[in-house]
Amino acid sequence: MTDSEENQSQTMMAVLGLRGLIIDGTLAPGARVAEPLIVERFNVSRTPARAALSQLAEEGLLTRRKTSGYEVKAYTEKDVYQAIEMRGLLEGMAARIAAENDVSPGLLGKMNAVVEQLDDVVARLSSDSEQTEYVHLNNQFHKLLLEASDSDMLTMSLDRMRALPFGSPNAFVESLSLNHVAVKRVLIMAQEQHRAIVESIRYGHGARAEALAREHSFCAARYLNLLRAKDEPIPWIARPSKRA
Amino acid sequence: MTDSEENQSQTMMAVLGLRGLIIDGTLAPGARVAEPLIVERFNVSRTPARAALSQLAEEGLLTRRKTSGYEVKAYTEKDVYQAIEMRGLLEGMAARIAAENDVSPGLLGKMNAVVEQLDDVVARLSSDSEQTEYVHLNNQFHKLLLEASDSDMLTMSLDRMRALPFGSPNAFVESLSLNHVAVKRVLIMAQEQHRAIVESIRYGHGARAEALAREHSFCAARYLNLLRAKDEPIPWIARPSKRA
DNA sequence: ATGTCCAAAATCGTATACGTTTCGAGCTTA
DNA sequence: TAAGCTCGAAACGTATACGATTTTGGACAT
Repeated sequence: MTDSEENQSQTMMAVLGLRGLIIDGTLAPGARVAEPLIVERFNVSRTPARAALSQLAEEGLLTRRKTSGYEVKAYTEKDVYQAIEMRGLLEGMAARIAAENDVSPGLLGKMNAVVEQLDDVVARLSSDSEQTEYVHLNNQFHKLLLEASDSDMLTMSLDRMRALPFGSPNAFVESLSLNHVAVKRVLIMAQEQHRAIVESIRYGHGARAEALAREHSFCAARYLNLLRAKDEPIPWIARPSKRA
Repeated sequence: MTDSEENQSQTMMAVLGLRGLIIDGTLAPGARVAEPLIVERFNVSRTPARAALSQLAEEGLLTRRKTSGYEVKAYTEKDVYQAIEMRGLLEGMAARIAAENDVSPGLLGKMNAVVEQLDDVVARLSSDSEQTEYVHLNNQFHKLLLEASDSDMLTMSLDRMRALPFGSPNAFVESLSLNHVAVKRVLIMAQEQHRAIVESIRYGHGARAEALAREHSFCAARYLNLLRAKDEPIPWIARPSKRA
């Protein structure tokens, strides 16, 4: 949605390629990732390889090892749920600020338009193309919500959340069949929340907008639960969350 | 508090040096920062200079320019207030999680110890050394709160906030004379909140802990207001926040 | 079998060279 | 005067070399 086709620089190729390897599970959580690996896998020199490693470390896909080098970061389900909750906190704040500010009629109109288009898609829900359209519109909604808050700080933070493989509002819907009954229920609820959020913002009901947006984030958790029920392992989630 | 003396690598020297130049205002918001500047200022080669620029961009002190290069990021007061609010959201979540979990008696003991030491410092409050001790203990408190939440995701997010010059719990106290009456009032309130937060966590009162920690973050905003009243300009805050 | 130690191999931090892109001062032109 | 144009200088992306550090695998002792 945001990024069309990225720069064709060596660094970008390395970043995109490496990110792919991590997300599709070729590189398992905990696996060490060294510069030479990038160099030979993507035929780039060490300088862009190093840049790519550094960037993916910021994004949270890698962690710097104590002594030197990087490894694929292991996220637990607990991390995923907490990330979803954190996104809810931030989007809730965005919704409240939007409600408290005067959102331009133009922007409100755009939000309404997206909500109406989503109504359509959710009402149909069958083909695969519908799936990608849902994802796109949903992204659009969250982007507009952020825009309505007119907050650079929230934009920064939410952009960082979205960089994580489970940080996007669409994180787990993409892997589900939207025809399944249980999925449909969540989709319909999510859509009602979308509508209510816009309404709250329009009428300046900050507290309600905040509560709605905060709760809305847990849709992602529900999708994840449905995915878990299907026993489809997600490559970048490490099972056992030991500790305390 | 966390980092003793950083690695003596060229990259670190460049990062530390450049960060200093930005925070003390030598490089004003909006100023362009190019690699050669780092190279000559700190006598490092282009590779660490580039790494330093990249790192400070993640931290939020620089932004990448559209075409190429970096510039010092301009933050407005609005950004600062919203960052404080966001920190409150996250620390509130940390406090609630801590209250809901069973925090080990050892950790609770440490928190109590810090609170008692803070009692002492706040009761005295005169010399300069007291000032640095307050800052240190306050940091300690927030570090322990995060530890009590046992949340990697919150740790990640709050670490990023703290990297901003206004993201630390101590952000503006450091520049105020702790003897001023108005400052003292806030200090005393902050300290009562510290105590109440620990108490709420101990008794498992999640909602109260969350509300307290969230409100507690606004102490930073009060310090900032007091600083503004003194008309002491803060180098890295850009005055006019235009828009909408 | 298990743990320790060491040297070879791998990897990393840094400097630097080369070709390409971006920037900006001065010039032209309307 | 203001807008556009040109071209040299500055900055950038990338490749690569060199010494320093870290990792690894196996010899040796326990």
